[in-house]
Amino acid sequence: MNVTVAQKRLIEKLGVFFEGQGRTPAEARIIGLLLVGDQLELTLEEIQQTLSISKSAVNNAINVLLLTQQLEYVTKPGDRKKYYRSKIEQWMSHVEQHVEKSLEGRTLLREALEQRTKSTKEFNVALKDMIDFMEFVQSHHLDLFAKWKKSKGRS
Amino acid sequence: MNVTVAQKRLIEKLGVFFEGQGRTPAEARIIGLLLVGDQLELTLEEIQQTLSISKSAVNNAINVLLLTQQLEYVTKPGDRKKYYRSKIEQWMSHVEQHVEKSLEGRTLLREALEQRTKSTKEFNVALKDMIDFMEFVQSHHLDLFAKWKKSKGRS
DNA sequence: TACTTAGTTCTGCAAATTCAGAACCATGTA
DNA sequence: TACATGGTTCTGAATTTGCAGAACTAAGTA
Repeated sequence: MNVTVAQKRLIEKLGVFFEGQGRTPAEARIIGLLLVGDQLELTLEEIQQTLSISKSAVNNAINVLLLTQQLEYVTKPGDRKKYYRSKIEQWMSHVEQHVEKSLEGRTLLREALEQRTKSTKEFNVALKDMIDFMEFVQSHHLDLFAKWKKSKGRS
Repeated sequence: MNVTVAQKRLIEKLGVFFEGQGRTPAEARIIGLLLVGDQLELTLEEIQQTLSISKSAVNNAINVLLLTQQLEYVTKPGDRKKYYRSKIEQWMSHVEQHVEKSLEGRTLLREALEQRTKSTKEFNVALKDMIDFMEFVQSHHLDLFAKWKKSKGRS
């Protein structure tokens, strides 16, 4: 498997970004490689050699990414190797999930609001506002998602 | 500064959540304390004693949270102490930022798409779809934010 | 049977993170 | 001046994370 210098650079940039999203360096670079590389399907060994990561690290990362539905693999008849590829069609729902996750603390905040002393009125109102806002955004997200699917279906 | 057992429990739960959002344990618990506790304004010493965290850890955490606009402090005449409080009014824009951040990879993905071999048509279309979706969500976010501010202004 | 190959699991290390404790600074007070 | 207080900075220790390397398993092959 060959990647150009430019591709390597971009893989690293994507790597840093995905690390920021909570993935390990190895996971992040594997995602990057499968997004950038010319070949869509790569074996464990190819990934290992292209990225210079140990076999075990690649294996662990791959299995995490399989569990989280970011990768899938295909097989070929009479070939024991697995060919891993980015499950890119699923990424839309991933974006959704990720956005939703950034709003999931809502429930805890509501708990906090309920448990709070009632004597700090101004603060409690501000807190409630924040919770309402998160709810508002979340509810409109469902709409957005639906709208998108519709507009995609039409085009 | 006194907190009930129930409050302590909730602070820990919020702590775990905020850790998941990328904050350190100390930062996370300070945020929690200032959201849950009956007193809105606490000194470094009070925070330190209530949470059983060292002075230096509290100090570092506070300063990070001040920089990131999640805390502010007020002072009182003839009193050198700083009274820290949750800057809760700013949290709405924080939520916004957080959601936006989860979509900021869009630019990198576009770069990837442009740099990709053109021969993997299906994949490239799927990638473009994803980027378009992220753009779609992002653009509607501005609307959402505006709408919210308007509806809040009216009520 | 022994050998090969693809993938998995285990062990331990190296780096990074986070914090405690102590030393320290800055400002006010006796 | 010495002392007290609020806050800061530094150093090292304890955890945690992430991974390399080696041992291992499973399944096919000579």
